[in-house]
This record gives sequence, C-alpha cells and structure tokens, in this order.
Amino acid sequence: MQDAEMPELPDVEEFRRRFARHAAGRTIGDVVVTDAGILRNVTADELGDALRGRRFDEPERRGKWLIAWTDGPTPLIHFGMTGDIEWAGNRDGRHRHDRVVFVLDRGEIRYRNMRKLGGLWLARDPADVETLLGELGPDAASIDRRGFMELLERRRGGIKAALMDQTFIAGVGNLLADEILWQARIHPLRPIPQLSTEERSRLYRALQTVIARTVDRYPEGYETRWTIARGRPMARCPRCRTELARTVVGGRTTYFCPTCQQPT
DNA sequence: TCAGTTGTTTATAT
DNA sequence: AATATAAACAACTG
Repeated sequence: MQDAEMPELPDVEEFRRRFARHAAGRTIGDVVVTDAGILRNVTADELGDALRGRRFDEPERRGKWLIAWTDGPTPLIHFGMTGDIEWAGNRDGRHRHDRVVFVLDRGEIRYRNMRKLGGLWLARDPADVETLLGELGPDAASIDRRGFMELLERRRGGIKAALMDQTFIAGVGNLLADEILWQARIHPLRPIPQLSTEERSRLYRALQTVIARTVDRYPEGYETRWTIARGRPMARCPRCRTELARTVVGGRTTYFCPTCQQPT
C-alpha cells in the first residue's frame, strides 16, 4: 500500500485543479462507462444522454467531493479510498481501473477507481446537488478561526472522531487528522469540552498549516506530505524521538506520539 | 491463505 | 439527540 492514493481534501483539490485545467470550457463528445458498478444513481445510457454535447464549467470542491458543473446536469464524484482524476491528450494508455471516461473535444478526463468505494452520481439541477451531497460541515480549507471555535463549542466527544466527521467539518480524513493532532500536540481521544483555549488555538493553526502544506506540496508524492510516518515499525516522533503509538479511533488506525500528545 | 488497509453508509448501542 | 462502535462495501498487498 505504498503508492496508493488516499483521497482527502488535498488530493481532491488537486483533482479539481486538473479538472479545471483540462475540462473547463470543453465540450463533452462522449461518456465511456467501462464499469457501470461505479455509477450510483444513474445508468450508463442516462449519463451519456444527459452529458453528450454539454460543456464543463469551472469545477468546485466541497470537502472530499468534486462537483463537475456543466451547462446541464452535473456529475458528483467521490473518490472513496482509491479514486483519482487523470487527463490524457488522446485515448492511449487507458488504465483498467478507469471506470468512466469523459471524451472531450480535446483530450479526455478519466475517473479512475481501483476499489469501487465512492462513485459517480448525476445531479439533475443545482437543488439536486444539495440533496445528493447531504449534510456537510464547513470546508476545512476555508473555515475561519471564529467559525472553527464555534464548531468546537457545540461538539462534545473525542477530537479525532469530530475532525473525521464530514458533517462536522468537511475534508479531513484519517491521515490528515493524525497529522493535525500531532502538530497541535493533542491526543486523538481528548474530549473537545476539556480542550483549553491554548489547545484550540494550536488546533486551528495546525489545521490551516497542514492543509496549506499538503495542498501546496501535492506533486511531491504521498510520503513527503506527512511528518509522522505510518505503518513503519519503530517509527519515532520527529520532535522527541519517542516511538509512535498505534491505536484505533473511530475504526481507523491512529498514530500519535505518547509523549507529545498526552491523554489528559 | 487471509489479515490489513482506506472513507462512507447503515445499523445498533450507549 | 448526540456520539460511539462495528460491519459492510471492493480490490489489492504483503
């Protein structure tokens, strides 16, 4: 599992940029569905009929969702744990996990997804977009300090579970959450009500800097985006050299430094 | 061979 | 009502 994408906010933001660069303003000539199992609320025929001849607009990202606006119906794409957006100038080199290909008047956009978690939905109109996306918290990349503090005020449970809850704040997944909490030196199981003003402040700062850094450094590859190593035996905290601890929070493998991130 | 992995949904429990 | 937990989902790796 060394090279796999694990799409969180920074990944989806990169997909959005790719989509914007190559698809915005382009006309959809055809929609090739090689695996209809990735389509969630639409058939391959309906998708093609709805989009052929339409033009892609500027795409939008909300949390881990990509909204591929067009001048007609709108594809909503979720990447699950292995999704990706690729562009190619022609039809050469398609990958066997390219489940949906949008053939444009110049090049083609490929929605790749090895495991088929996530998927593609088709929203018939803007109101349908809202319905399908459901309840999403404010986007983690653009929430301001005040908004974040207000969120914390009205949440009780553990901090990591909250950060990963997309209805609380949208865009943060397991890896980002671990990195943010390590930066902020806060234990993943700390109940939010007992976080001090100082800790809340560190948390907001870590959220901002980690997201900014992982988005900016996207092309450098997966490993370099994180300060703390995952899955390596005997991995140590870069700050204090303590061996990282591993546990499970919200069903997800969680790494933290038992020295820097104290449970109380 | 099979446990482990990722994000989300759904069901169930507290 | 809100939060927590676990299983299910798909496909692949080690």
